[in-house]
Amino acid sequence: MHTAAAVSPSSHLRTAPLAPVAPAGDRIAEALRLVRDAVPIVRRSCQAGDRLHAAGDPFVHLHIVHAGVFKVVAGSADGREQVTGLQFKGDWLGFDGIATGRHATDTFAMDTGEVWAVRYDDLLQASARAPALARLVHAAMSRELARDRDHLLSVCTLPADARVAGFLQQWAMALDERGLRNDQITLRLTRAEIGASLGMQLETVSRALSRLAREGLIAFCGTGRREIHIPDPGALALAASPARGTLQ
Amino acid sequence: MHTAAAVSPSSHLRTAPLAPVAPAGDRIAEALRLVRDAVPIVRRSCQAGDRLHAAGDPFVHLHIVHAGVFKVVAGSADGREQVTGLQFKGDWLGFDGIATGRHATDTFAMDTGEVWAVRYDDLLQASARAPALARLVHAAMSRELARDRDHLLSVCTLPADARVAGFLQQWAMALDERGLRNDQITLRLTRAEIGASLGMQLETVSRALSRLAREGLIAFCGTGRREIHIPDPGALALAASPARGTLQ
DNA sequence: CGAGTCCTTGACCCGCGTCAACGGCCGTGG
DNA sequence: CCACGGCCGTTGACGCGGGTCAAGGACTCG
Repeated sequence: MHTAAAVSPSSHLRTAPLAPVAPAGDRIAEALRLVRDAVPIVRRSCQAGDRLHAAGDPFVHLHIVHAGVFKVVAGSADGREQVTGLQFKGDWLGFDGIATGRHATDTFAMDTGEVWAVRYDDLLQASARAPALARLVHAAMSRELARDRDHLLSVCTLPADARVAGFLQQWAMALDERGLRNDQITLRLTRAEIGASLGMQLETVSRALSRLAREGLIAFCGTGRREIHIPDPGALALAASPARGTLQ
Repeated sequence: MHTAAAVSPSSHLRTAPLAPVAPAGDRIAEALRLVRDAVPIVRRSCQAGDRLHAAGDPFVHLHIVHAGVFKVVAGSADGREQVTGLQFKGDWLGFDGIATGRHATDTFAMDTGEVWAVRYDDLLQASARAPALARLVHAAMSRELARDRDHLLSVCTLPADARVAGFLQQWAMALDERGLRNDQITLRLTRAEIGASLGMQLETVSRALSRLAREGLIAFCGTGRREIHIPDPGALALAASPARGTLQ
């Protein structure tokens, strides 16, 4: 039996090594290079708070994050809002516009960063010539689909503390994949934004962070409460499961 | 008249008609035709309960639903499960496997139905030759992404009753798009499955349905409590917003 | 130094999860 | 034919997690 399927908090871990997939960092660099070589891109740099596009805008470009962090916000007619994802270097922005020809989300830069704009039509033509590029775009969309699913799973099945723990862990993992230090993260979001992303209120986020700190799973460092140190990633990952503490 | 489109809970609403998109029914028929003409497909028929693929299976084929309803289940190592979507005729299954080469979800037939299996490699090759096909696949993934986002938004921001109302409304809309009667739906899911899809417990689903029936927004017909009549789709759509009753 | 923004913590309460009892429908076997 | 058990749905009682409201502290920027 292949028990591999039995361990992970989510789909990433369940994909036991079949073909030895390239390390994520390499994957990202390679993807950026491939795109840059195959299609015309326009670099666009952003400041914290800049809106890359708004819901309802006509869809023309896709964007690839080259630096910085971007948040994707889904809104509804009656004013409800939900941060559906945070995108890091190598992630794409704007896929949601392909189907309807209009963007379905707002996306904002969380700090200074840079995106590469790609005309979708250009991308389509280039994909026809370069199968690797077509595959790459599919894989990026597929990864986003899988991530959204994991996100939904956490939101629906985990208590607040575990969701926050998972959020921190995934942020650290995203840094790690990109070759940055993964034991220390600087949140670029307010508690309210974290809450919007995890489906809870800012007070709950604050309380959850306090509890995690009290248990030693994270530590605040520096001034402000936005620098977070993760002494033991494994322990934090464990906290991102339901009913922690009951085992052993 | 197709008032159906006028009430959609979310992003659809905001995408005002730019180019007059083809009616969904036509879109689906056309998509099926295009795929069938461009790539080799294998028809596969399914019985209720059949598992099309399991999480961890190597990814080789995509499937297009040609008849029936299929549910997509995301699971995690610790046993949590979440129905992340229900797929109808014209919807695709298996996109989540592209990125990793393994499926990330289980998918099951809810009743007798038929899918068309397409080898992903074949699809890639065909897409390179036929831009329309490439566009179609992108659009299908994009639509799924948008749907997942809407789903997340409801789960995170709506109370139980509104979520159930939205669920019924979307089911009716899915039938409508496919040319079936949209005022009467036969649930092919148990209360527990509906709950798994909406992030709530079966008792809560049952209570929500009872409340909706008490308010006249739906009516049970026939024996069993699985046949549901929707006297006024507009009213039901209204119930799928937060704080209904407060307005007017 | 004051205003604004963000974070934290406490108190309260409600929606929904949980547990439990019960009724209807169905297939199986006496 | 009815008796029985299994599954599904409904409804009630109760408790808890987290939403809500409110007060106050910390940091930043003028």
